[in-house]
Amino acid sequence: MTAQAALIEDNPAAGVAAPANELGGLDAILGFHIRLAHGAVYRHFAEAFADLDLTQKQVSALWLVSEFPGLSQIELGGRLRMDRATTMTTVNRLQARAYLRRERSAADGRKQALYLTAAGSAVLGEAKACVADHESWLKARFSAAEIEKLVELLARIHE
Amino acid sequence: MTAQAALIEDNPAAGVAAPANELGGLDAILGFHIRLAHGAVYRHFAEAFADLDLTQKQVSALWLVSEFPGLSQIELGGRLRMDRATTMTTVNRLQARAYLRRERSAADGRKQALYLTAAGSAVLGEAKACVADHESWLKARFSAAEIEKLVELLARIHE
DNA sequence: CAGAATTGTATGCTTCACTAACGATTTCAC
DNA sequence: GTGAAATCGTTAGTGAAGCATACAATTCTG
Repeated sequence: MTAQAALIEDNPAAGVAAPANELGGLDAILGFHIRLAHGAVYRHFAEAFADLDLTQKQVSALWLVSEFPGLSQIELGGRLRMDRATTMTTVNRLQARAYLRRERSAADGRKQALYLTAAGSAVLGEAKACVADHESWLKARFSAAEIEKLVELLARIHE
Repeated sequence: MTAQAALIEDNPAAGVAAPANELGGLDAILGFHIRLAHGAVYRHFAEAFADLDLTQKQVSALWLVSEFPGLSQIELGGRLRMDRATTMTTVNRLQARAYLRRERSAADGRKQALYLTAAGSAVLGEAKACVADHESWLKARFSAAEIEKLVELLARIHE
């Protein structure tokens, strides 16, 4: 074993001059930063919603159905970028907890129109307060202009 | 059912003036945009790596071990923001495919020093070419200055 | 040296995302 | 109109991720 290898093994970040940081060349990969940022946000969200026991996806679904009552599953999935199968399991879970109800669409018999229940409305109200806290935590590190810019850049990716 | 409700059911995006876009108030949530952007990147990555059958996490792990040979699992997990259990399963998978090998650290008997195998080096070489393509797809929508800014902003979230 | 901390390991649970198939319904083409 | 194609919901199965918990081995601390 070389002296450098021993150094690396003891403290991998030390003794290596070329990669300036502990991530090496990975630090230059934009996709990697998106991945890490998402993970950090995901974890904080999960923590913030431990009491309500809701995931990002579930809150998004409730929120969207609240703003667009009668939304079909396929529409919901499309806007949240989920396929039909994933949308199903999300709606199933929310329906099982009586936050959401399905209703066969009168206009199109293939579709299920989605509506919030009273319990769903109530929990969404609490959830929005938690989202506001979560967003405050997230946005605390940025100026208003930076937030606007960040949202605009991110939107270019997922649009 | 009101006339507006019928309209909504037929075409949920139409007939609703208040929310300017199809996401309603969700569009103002930064965390939501991070989530969608990550999803889009994740999907494109999976598609780009279908042949190599590698995930983001696996490529990141190979990459990091390549730059820091002898890295311990705990160090690998720490830099990739994974807990020990998750790191285990990732390393297990890569070891099962003979891309990675474990070696008990001489300096610290608790640690497993990680090294790439020849096969691991070879596949990482191919992977890096795919990553370059994937990054090109991702970065095509931004200027160089925007990319730099975006990375900096994202780093503030996960640091 | 004894107890505390660290690291790896094993097990189990949950969520997420996707594919493939099938039935019901609607829409399109002729 | 009628038959074919497309759309939507549903179910089942697969795999990756992430987390908590518990336990063993090793190292560190006092």
